[in-house]
Amino acid sequence: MYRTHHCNELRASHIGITARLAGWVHVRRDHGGVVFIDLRDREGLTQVVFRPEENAEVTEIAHTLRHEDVVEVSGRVAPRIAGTENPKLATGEVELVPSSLRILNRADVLPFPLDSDPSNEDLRLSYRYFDLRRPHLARNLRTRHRVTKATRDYLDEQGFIEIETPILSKSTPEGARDFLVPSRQTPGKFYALPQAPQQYKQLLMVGGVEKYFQIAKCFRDEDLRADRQPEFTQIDIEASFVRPEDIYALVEGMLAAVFREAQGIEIPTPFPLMTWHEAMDQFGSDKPDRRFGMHLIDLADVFAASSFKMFRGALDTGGAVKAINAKNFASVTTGQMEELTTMAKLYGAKGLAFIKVENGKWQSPLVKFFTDEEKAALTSQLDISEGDLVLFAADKWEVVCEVLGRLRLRISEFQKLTAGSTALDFLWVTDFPLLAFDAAENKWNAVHHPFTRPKADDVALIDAGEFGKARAEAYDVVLNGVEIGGGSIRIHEPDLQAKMFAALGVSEADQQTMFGHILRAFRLGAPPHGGIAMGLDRLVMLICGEQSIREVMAFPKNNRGIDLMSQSPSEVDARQLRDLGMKLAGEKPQA
RNA sequence: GGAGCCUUAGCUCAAUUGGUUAGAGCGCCGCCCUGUCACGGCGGAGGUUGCGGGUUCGAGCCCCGUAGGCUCCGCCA
Repeated sequence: MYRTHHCNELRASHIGITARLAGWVHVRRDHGGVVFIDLRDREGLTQVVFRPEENAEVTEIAHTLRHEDVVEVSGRVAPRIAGTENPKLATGEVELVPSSLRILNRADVLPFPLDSDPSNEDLRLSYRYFDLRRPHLARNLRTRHRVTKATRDYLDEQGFIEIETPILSKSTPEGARDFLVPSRQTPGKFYALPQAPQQYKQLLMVGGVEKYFQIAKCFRDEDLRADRQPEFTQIDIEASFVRPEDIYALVEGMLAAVFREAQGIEIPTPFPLMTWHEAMDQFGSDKPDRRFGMHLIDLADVFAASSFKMFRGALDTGGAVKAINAKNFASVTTGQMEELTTMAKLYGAKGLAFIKVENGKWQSPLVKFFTDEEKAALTSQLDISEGDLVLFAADKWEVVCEVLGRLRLRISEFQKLTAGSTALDFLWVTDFPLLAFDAAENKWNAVHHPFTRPKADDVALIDAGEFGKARAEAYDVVLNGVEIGGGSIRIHEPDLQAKMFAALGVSEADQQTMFGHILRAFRLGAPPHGGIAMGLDRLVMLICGEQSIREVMAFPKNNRGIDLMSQSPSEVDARQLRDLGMKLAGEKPQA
């Protein structure tokens, strides 16, 4: 037995007993005679004191201890000398006076100190196993465990069963780029790693499972971000005979359980609902951050008869004129204003019109175009007062919303509007568009995925070829401006599914090759079903207050998909390639 | 594919307008130190300033290229 207690266990009540502890040498304070070490394990710290007069031999060895050596000590639990108790430590009333010291392993000089946050993330990632010792990361991993545990317990109580689905699965053309795995036994063919267990979970519904979930690893071969890794984890849920409100209630209950277990806080349910159109119209985002105002205000009424061509032109061609009021941001710097203008153009605006209110005056190149009535209407609708910065956009509705939505978020960063906020603002965004036209590919793509059910009222629009107007029976759950989950009610009828594939430009033959199994399944009594997938990494990231999902994953990859610790991906030897019937294409010829 | 920021000792950072031998704290090594808890004292080692080129009498600093890291856009059904 290495230990009888952990390092956050001994208290005054243990004084007099013999205890054995094991752990890492956190700090050593060597006074030449007496030697103190703070012994650390995952639970905490306990001070160990070596006294030459008590045990000269053991103290002699203690002089050689260094940071992060792994030791086992056994001895008497003693009260600290009066006046030397440490109120900062839970174990600060006592100390261990060892009669034996066993060095289990010595540590080399450390690559970086554990007691501060090194900013050098690639160094941390290279020594991830070492970085994980820091209480910060250890706490995140434990929180993640609490979240998955609470999820499993809750879904189990609700009658859901966890089912594993294949990792070696089939490539599909829709969606993200697949990671491919060459097949040795069928040369020239490939498995794909799942982007999500989407088809399997629907087939489980056809299989009569009715209530399925999985803490599922998913893989997408796309470029990375702070909140995107090539492999990540979803809480994947599917149920039969459900409507959206059944999914809402289930997820609200699940998140309530998660926040109760992981954070000890009660979140208000049910979450408010907002349609996609409302979200775009008021916040310029399909995942609105409602922790601050700065709403997009529609000014069509104000400028309906305006003499200002930019605004009138947009309105006359069926577009929109909107503005946001960045309260107290007339102090915007030139650099910030340039950045906002660049952003506005990047997202499709022709320019960025503004009003700065300083010293009681509207500083703006626009004012001369406005009538007194228009100024009065602006003042009241936008609640304009001294020190404000008002930004306008006039264009197609989609462009206006997108531009102002992006500016709104950037300004909130400039003004630190959500800094230090502990608000938890949940909402459902519903009624997403079913299809979106991709100009680059010159085709319609599914906004959610090709199995998403159109709203019953909108099936006729698909029949009429008005793809852009059809809405989906789809929903996202949003927390503080971050999409933490999304799902939909699915198509369960083969003819409707075929109609969707046709709209997506998938030929009859391709439908059979790529989706034949699911179309056949739908002909054998598929129940109505739907579900949702929650991004576990993002959820835990928000709960832990982190800016990156790397901080809540044990072994993340860097932003080029490289594991700096193990140096994967790596080359393989020729034999492995030969087994797979593969050859590297080699260097590209010079252009 | 594109944009921005960054790279100086093991770590965190400094180095005036381009100017002497590139410094500090922590860590490391040695010696001293019997009640500390960021223990303390004295001494020491440790640098191809990411790499390559250029400008200059002289480059950590300016210019070009390149590698790596981070963030963002595109992409992510």
